[in-house]
Amino acid sequence: MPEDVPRKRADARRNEQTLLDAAAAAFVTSGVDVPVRDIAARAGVGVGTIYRHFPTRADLIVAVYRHQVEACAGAGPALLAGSASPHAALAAWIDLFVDFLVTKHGLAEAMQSDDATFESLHAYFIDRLLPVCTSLVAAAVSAGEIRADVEPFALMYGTGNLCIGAGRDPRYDARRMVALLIAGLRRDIG
Amino acid sequence: MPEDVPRKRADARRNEQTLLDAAAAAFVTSGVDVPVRDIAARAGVGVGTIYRHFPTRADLIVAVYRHQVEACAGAGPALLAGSASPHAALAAWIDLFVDFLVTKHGLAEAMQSDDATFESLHAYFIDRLLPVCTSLVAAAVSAGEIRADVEPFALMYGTGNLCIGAGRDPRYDARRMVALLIAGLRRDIG
DNA sequence: AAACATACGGAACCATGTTCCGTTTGCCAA
DNA sequence: TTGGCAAACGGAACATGGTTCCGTATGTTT
Repeated sequence: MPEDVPRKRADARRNEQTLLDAAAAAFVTSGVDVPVRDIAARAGVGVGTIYRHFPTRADLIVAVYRHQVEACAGAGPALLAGSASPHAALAAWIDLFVDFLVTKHGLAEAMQSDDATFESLHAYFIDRLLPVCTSLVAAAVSAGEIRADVEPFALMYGTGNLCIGAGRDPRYDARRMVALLIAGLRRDIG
Repeated sequence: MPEDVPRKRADARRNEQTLLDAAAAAFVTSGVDVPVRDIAARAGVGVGTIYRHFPTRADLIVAVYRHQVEACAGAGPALLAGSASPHAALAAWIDLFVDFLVTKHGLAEAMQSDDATFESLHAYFIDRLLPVCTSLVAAAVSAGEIRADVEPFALMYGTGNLCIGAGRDPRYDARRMVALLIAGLRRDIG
């Protein structure tokens, strides 16, 4: 199975890790839309090296956050199994997703950008998280807790949207708004 | 009262109108983030002329949509007077706001952008519409229809956010999501 | 250690917003 | 009517940031 993997050069492997670290640090201090040149400078490499390892900015972002996205995806079934109700599990899972988004400055914005560069970022999140969200929603619908006419995709998209600008104005609390949206899903509402 | 208004030159007045028309047309076909050069070309003027009349892009956007924003602001009291309940008036007004945003491609995005250029755009919308929203919310709260712990600002901000990307994916219906958010405001909900 | 492919650095290129200034033009006064 | 001047214009030039490209350097393999 581990076929003819040509095995990358040592310096290439080293640089990839260096870049991931530099990017992660840069994202924390300047948001995910930090200039590519800044990341290169921080890593001590040329910009060409970044593009060789990560053809698009989205690839770099995905690589940096992959672990956390996987963790979020993995938490879905666990929450469903351990929660009092499917609706509670859904709420808890969305909470996880929101926490992730609001702590990565600019990530929600990038994910919803219509810039073609970020399409694969959006695609990755949807690929990985939409199935989880779908199963949670399905469970809550089966339990009769929420209305049946909600696209899980729309729920995720809307949640992502609500996280945009979180922390920019103290009057806006993204978590709160998402909670209201989830509340609006309940079946007993007009 | 109409004091020492120095009265602009005829060509300047003409160009301002030409620019407004050209910008409006360009916004329709290419969204509000159409390149400045495109607008200039369409109007048959140089880019310098745009900047002289509208120092920032936000000024141009505001000028183009001023009428509609004023109309939306004006509709608030009218709806409150003519609706069955304050909650219905609030819902109808938000609907108006949403309709406005989703039909102006890129406007919702621009309004929530953290780009300093758009700060005055954001400020104008808030200045003009937040008071209206606040009075509608206050009326609904007084009537006991919605929970009292909602910042009108957050409601507007969240609504604007939910309009981002409207029409980009058929699975996402911004109007629907906003309706869910409004539903979530109702007082009888956990 | 020679040869080759891989990977690197960063200059160069493109797109876009913004500024600046030499030129043109409307307006008013003589 | 015309001379002069401030207002307004056009678009080249500049700043910024993403992306490409290629000559050079460096692992790796024989």
